[in-house]
Amino acid sequence: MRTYKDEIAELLAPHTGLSTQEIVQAITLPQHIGHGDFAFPCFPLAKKLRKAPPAIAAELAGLIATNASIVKVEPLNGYLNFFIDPADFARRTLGAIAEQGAAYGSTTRGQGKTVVLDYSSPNMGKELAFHHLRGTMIGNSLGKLYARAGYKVVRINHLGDWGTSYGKLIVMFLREGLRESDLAAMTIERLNALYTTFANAAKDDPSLEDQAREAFQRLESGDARYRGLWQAFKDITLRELQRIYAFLDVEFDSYIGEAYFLDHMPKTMDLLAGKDLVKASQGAEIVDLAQHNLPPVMLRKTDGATLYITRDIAAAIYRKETYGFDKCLYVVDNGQSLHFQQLNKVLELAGFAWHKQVEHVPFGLVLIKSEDGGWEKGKTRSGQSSLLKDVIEGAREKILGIIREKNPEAAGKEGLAMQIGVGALVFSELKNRRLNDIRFEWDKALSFEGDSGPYVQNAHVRLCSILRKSAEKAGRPGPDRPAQAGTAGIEFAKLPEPQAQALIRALSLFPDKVGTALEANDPCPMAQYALEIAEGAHSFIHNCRVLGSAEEKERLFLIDCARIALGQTLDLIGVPPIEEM
RNA sequence: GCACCCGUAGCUCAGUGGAUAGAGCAGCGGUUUUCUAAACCGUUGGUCCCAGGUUCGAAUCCUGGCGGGUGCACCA
Repeated sequence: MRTYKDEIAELLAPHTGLSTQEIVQAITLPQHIGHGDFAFPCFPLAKKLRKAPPAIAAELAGLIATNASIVKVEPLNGYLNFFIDPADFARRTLGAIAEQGAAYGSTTRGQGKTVVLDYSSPNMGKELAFHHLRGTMIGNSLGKLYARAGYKVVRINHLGDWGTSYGKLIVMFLREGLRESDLAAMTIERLNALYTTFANAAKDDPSLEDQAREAFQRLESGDARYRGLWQAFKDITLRELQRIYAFLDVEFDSYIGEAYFLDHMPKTMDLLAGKDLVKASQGAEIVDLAQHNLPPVMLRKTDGATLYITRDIAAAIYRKETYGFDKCLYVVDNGQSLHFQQLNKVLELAGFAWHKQVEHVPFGLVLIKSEDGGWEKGKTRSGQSSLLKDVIEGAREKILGIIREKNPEAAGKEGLAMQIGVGALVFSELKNRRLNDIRFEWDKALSFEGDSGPYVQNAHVRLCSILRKSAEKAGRPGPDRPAQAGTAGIEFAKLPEPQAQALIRALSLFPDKVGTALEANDPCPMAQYALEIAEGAHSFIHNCRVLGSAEEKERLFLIDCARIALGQTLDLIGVPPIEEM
């Protein structure tokens, strides 16, 4: 589709000696309303033309012929500012939204390409902690953003389901006198508790650690009974995970965990040995990366067992073979950046040119208060963290109280409270750049004032409410959806108010924002954009009465387009676009 | 010692090569007989950590410091 930038570039190209592509790249948005709709900075031309930028801008302004869309060209401070006819801008922006509907902002940049996303990936037998929310929701949002750009998306939950920990679980399970017949009544809470019990018991009886290692060895060697217990523990974990993911509306295409790659270990080790990468060191087998200024990678322990990174190497190869990905992104906290540097280097040294497609998408740590009052990385292992389900429940409780107070008539308060609570938590995770560290405090996590999930949801609710009232007033069933009927009969010149214009401008940015978020592999720009639309919508609704006004038809059309764009934005970041609150 | 990340208003943060650096919270002052006030409008508040460099132009890129967080072989 031809954009205003394209049109401006065509007007400028003959006079600047630049290609239309270069000009489109250079065009920016003026910082101040009133300066125009688009700006072309003349500074880079100064050297070539040997003239001062303001003089170039003034000269170009005289050479550009305006037309029905581009109605004014004005030089200012070395910029050439372009003014678009407001009615034309509205027709084009709202027309695109009405036409594309839920697909607004879709592109074909990823057509025929596949992206594999690895995110959430908790450990089996443990409950999800609050800090798991961040990676889970960043990955969820990136999946939706890539899908909108035309990519085929494969969402993988790389469950941590292998390692000595599961030896501990089995040891404790049997030590507590539990048997297979007790598995049906087993819950994630009880599994989680077994870890804690183990840690405490091991302090008094160090031999337990050996027992755990031995149990894990039996597990690895395929002991039928132990494998049965392991599988049961995994099933219990998956049931609980899916219960929480359902609250968050998060889904995965694959729950293949680490254990799956056990069978791949011999051939992976052979492959690396074949490349002459494997070296014996202190009884273990390693890849020496000293030449690359990285610490060595341990592939196999003294006892012969493989490690996390060995299985990750196998998993990367498996993913390339299975999905033929063009990108493979690991949404994992920044604490593991060294691990991913090592993984990437080993893949490179093993001769896989596609190692460049493998990328760590790190996010900042969620820090919790330590006993001495400082801040430290939250650890599920030591049990020092708040459970995600408890935080969600806390948010839901709090919101429920607010709904009872503000909207006692609302139907389905319980469900709404959940959607608002989840929206608030998710929004606060995504509204900041992903690499920032976050300090978890109950009060702050449950504080939803200002630029928050409820603020953006409330804007969506108000838009929906007007469309609902419009239908009621006319005696039509259901909420009105005027955008579905197309632009016929809409007089776009009837939206001249600054609030309407500001909202339309905000709506026009949607496709660019999706691109920005994708380039950064960060949902943050999309969350910030939700605030922009919400602010525009709140302001328009506050200042321009819709129902009963002389411009009712046009204003309803704008309201519906704003509803579509905001609803899509919320969906892309994983905040429920609710219609009532 | 090495590596990754962060440093912008009193606090929490946007802005990541363009014009006079923006929000929310906190503070101060307003707005509702009318479509959800979980809203809107005004106002106070800045050495963009420091020093060099690149550039027509730097909060943004590079180098070096300072401060903070995290990680660095038998866990995942």
